Amino acid sequence: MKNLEIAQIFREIAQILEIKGDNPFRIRAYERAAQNIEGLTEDIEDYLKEDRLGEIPGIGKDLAEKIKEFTSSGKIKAYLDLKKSVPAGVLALLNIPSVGPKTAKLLYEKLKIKNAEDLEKAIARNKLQGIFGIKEKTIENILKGIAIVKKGQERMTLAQAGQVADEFVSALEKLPEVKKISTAGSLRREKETVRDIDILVISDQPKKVMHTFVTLPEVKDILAEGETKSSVRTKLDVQVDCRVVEAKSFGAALIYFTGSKNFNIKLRQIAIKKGLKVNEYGIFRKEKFLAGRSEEEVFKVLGLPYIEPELREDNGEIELSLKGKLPRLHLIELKDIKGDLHTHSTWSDGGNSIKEMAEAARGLGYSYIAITDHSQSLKVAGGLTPADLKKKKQEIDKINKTLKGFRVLYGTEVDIDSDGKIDYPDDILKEFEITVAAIHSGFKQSKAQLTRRILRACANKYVHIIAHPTGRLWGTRESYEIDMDEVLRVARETNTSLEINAFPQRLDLNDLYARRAKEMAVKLAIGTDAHAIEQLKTMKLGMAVARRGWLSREDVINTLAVEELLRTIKK
DNA sequence: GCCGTTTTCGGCCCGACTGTTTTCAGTCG
Repeated sequence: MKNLEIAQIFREIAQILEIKGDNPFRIRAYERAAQNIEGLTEDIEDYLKEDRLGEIPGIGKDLAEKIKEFTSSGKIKAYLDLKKSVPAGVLALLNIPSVGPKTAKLLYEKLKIKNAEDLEKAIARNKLQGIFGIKEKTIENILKGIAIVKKGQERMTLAQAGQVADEFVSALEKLPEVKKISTAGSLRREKETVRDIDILVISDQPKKVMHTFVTLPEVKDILAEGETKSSVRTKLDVQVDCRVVEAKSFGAALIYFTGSKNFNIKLRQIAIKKGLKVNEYGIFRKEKFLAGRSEEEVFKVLGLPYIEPELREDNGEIELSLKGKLPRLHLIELKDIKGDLHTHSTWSDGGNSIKEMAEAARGLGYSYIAITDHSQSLKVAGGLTPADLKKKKQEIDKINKTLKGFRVLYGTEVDIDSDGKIDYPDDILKEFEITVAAIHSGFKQSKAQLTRRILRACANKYVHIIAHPTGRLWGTRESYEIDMDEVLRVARETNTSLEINAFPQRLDLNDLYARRAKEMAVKLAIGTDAHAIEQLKTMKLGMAVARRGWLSREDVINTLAVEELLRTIKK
């Protein structure tokens, strides 16, 4: 799959062109192409083979040629030539906050600064003084920016971002001046990682809100403080932006502030075609305010149905909704979930007993929970021997007699060994009501080997769900590579579900694969992999992935009532 | 560089904040 590689090259071309001061629309064309390629659920080489590159928005004749060139020769000549004109380090300067293409170009041309180290040295030697347009304050900002880059400022997980946002929201909503408040940005779109936190406030007294915002105890640095918009950096080095508007603009501002950027651009283009203008204050005909109080209102004037934040990526959703095809897509919601299909108890490496897990699950409104403790080969995680299993089964039977309207399912998370075999014999496997299978070792095998392992597991008639199918652990381990289309094809044939693992560092499958699975008519299971009752709540993160993957209730097996679930999963 | 029920050429989203300017370019989202 070369999608990400090609997207990266196009993005880099855009950056080089930016520094060279090329036509801004040409630059944007490359950026847009890069983004659209990243958002593809299919392998770009399949588009090429079937002569469908033109179907990808933003890919015209020229870029299609470049994609062909890369696919056949592994390089793009125009890109290599372009790269010679600007040293790689100069591109890296763009990562420094407050340094954009113009500044980078200036520094390179005037002072021969080729990377961040050069820049620091030049500042230390007072070389920047006297360059046109650069004075004390700019230098100070650049130094701050360098410090941030050095810290390795990365994107947060969705869960971390949620916590930071909660602190700010709960502090601000206490103010009597704050009439309404909402998070926005990629946090509201529930992206799996988030760069900064965006908060939107309705108030008649923006100055007061701004002042409170920038003086909250969490704040370390004020990056900008204006009448209606401010940015701060927290003590944990997270950037938080806050914007204040009037009530009549709340919907328009929420759309604008939620993004994505490309989604906003597309909306504004649609507005222009209708002789309208959209900005964060509302939707206008000439100077006349038409709407803005709610998002629904603004969409309506544009002739669009409401589009859920998770879909707003300009990834086909606008075109579909213009055709009226999106309304039929009812995104799955947390309340649709009837049970958790991947959990652990003290029988293996979990922190709570089966009874405690069951009661907590019932407290969340579920009607069942599968206790899927590890299998015998995973000794480090307290995998269960056949003798243990008997006792565990007895315990579950006993608990089920005491719980009304709730059921504990006898489950297991089995290991897929390096050949794709499962580590319990069939006569044991057939007893389980829910069998989740996963790869826990041998991640370094080839793509073909790893794919074959998963295919074999799917073919096992006792395996219901493949857990965390790509094995990634955010910040620790990259996904291993598998032939996903092949896995999806076999999963469908064998009636095997793929899991969206909701564990905060996993979120595996990711949103794009989830969407691809839906396209291929493969069923999904959202499981938390909870090792303690608290972790059952991470279902909402799995839900974020599912919604970004365009899933409806029908696509997810644990929206079914227990009898129907057990009927559906049998092979 | 892309794209077209207003166009195959001439458009391409829109505004806040900062710093260094004295009317605005650069950066950001």
